[in-house]
Amino acid sequence: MKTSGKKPGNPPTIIDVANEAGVSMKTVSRVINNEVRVKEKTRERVQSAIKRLGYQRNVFARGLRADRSLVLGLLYETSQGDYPADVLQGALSECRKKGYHLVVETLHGPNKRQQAARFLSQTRLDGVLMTPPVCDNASVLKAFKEFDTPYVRISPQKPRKNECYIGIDDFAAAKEVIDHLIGLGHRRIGFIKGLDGHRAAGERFSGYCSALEDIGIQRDDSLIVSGNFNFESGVEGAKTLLATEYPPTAIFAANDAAAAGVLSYAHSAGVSIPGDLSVCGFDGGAISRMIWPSLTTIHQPIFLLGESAVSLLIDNNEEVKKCNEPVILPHKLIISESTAPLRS
Amino acid sequence: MKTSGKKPGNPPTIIDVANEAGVSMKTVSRVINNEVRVKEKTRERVQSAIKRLGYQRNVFARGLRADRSLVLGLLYETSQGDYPADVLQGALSECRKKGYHLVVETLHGPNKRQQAARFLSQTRLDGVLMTPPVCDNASVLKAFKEFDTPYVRISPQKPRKNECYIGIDDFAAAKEVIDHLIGLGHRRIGFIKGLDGHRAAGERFSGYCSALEDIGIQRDDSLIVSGNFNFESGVEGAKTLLATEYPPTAIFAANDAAAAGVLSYAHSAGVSIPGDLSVCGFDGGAISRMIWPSLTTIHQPIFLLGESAVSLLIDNNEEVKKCNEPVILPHKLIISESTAPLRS
DNA sequence: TTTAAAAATGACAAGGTTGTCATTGACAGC
DNA sequence: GCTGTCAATGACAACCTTGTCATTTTTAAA
Repeated sequence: MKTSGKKPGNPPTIIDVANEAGVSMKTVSRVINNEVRVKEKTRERVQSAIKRLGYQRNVFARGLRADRSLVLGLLYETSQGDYPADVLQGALSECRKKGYHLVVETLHGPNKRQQAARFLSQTRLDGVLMTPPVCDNASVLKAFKEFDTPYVRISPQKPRKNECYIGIDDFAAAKEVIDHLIGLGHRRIGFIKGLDGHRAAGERFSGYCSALEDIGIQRDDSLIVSGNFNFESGVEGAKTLLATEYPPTAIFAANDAAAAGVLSYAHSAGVSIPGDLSVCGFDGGAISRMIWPSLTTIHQPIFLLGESAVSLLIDNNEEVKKCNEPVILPHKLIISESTAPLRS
Repeated sequence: MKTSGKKPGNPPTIIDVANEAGVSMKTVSRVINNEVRVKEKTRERVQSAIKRLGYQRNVFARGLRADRSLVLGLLYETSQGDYPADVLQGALSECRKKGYHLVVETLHGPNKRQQAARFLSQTRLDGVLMTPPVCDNASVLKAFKEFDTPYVRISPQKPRKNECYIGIDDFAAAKEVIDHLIGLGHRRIGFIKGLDGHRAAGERFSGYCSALEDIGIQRDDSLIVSGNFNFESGVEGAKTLLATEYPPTAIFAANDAAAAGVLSYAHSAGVSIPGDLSVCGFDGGAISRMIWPSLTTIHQPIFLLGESAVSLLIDNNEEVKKCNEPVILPHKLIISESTAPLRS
């Protein structure tokens, strides 16, 4: 009358393993979960039984009892270009190393709060990564608080107290770009902004302004146009900037996609790159190498951001909730073919 | 002495709902699962109780009892470019509509069989989507059989009997590309191949050959170079093709990334596009619009492939296992700026 | 040796849901 | 009014694991 479950069709349970190893199921559980108080000999006996039977823990039962899923989530907004996809790769890599799995979900349209709540309640994740702009949506964050689900925000708009986030130093990176252009002799440098309200976009702009100020150049608003991180805004921006009375000799776009738009417009307008115009981007993704000429840009370690965010969630699960220091990862200026010394 | 669980801190259970609505928990279960035999009035009463309490079904308990997770998986190999990312978007979109969630996992390095088995056993998915080349890995597929997990392969190498797959008509699409070039007067058309052993790549090549044959042009092996779907292979391919004694007047690359490589090489070699050389790609993703000149290409409905694959898994779960007809989605020739009539 | 403390192990229940089977109620046909 | 049928609902167990607490074994100290 033992509940054995050892009917051949069904996968073996912890009870089968216990019988096989001659211990109680609780001891098997201890072995599975790497708990301490188990005699080495017993542990070996159980482990060999596990191997013999091909036992695999049932995630549902475990989740039900222990309320931990060993699954993380990645949450982002639809149509945000390559960025989330690259974060995903990094996150997956780290999840594999740590034995976790990853549920991906996108938010979309109105009612984000409700979507987030549904996501959390239906998946019971151990933690979630978010990219902008979702990670800046207060009502989404509120849903996380309600479900008490830890999260790490990647490059968020504003730090929130007692919350960990991860990113790069956008200000310094943008400054490096402009310093590079200044070093090439450029003085009239145009800027195509990123999304309004996007922290990183704002810092890149500040870096641009600051670098120019440092060499005593007044900010010239006719050299600054708005944008939204996409290709089309780069095309429009270039069109506007190149039509001014004293057009810039270099353009810095807030990301690679917009910079690609600048190149495209320049090509079609007969403006030679980098002969007539130097162009810089930001991100250093695949696109920056696939356009011609290849783009001088800042390489962001997006993959690494994903990896590190996962690592934070798993390893510092408790601390994540109350850590105040952001994790800042290194970036790198990639000098390529789209920038050249100013023609005299 | 009722087990109520209605301590304020804990989320409400099916029992709380049952008490609130004055029915048994089984009836609540029936309502949740949209079963038939429930009086309309009762159903409403239960639903309002659910809403009042903010009840959300516990996925672990459900999974444990019913052995269904309402979660699908997407499995692919690392570093396969944009393709899997686009499939992901489509899959996510459909999952949201159907109330499912999606676990993403990549396979990587040796031991794919074991990685797949671990994935399946640790997640108990209701179904999985796969893209090439994972979906052509026999030992991975064997793991799926073992776990009896339904799957849909997207554009796989070979059809397998009693298995559903989904894709586009690569042969016809490639033929359309070549017909377009022929219509522009081109006769010497180069081809840069995709990955060896990739069904779609092979069919694109066959389409190329067939279209030329149709107008009586002998296949010329000096116009055909190997490739592997990436940017670099496009650069190399173009270099080789343009260095021949009678270089082609048009080049068809097996995907957009390779075509981008062709453009890049051509630009740097001073070959004007499309003046001196027409170039076509295949995929129609974001990159085809971001390079200059924008690429004449075949638009593959990759997003739709993801959506449809999910829909197949959810709606035809039983039939997926024994359906023999592939699902073929429509493609579209996008004529853009990288092709022009042959200069006389 | 005896005793106390610590380590190792086990018995049992609980976690929330759904499947099985039983029960109740309503209604048609005679 | 009685019986048979079918629709609606409910009682209870089972799914598999882990937490709690009790019990047994081992080790160290007296």
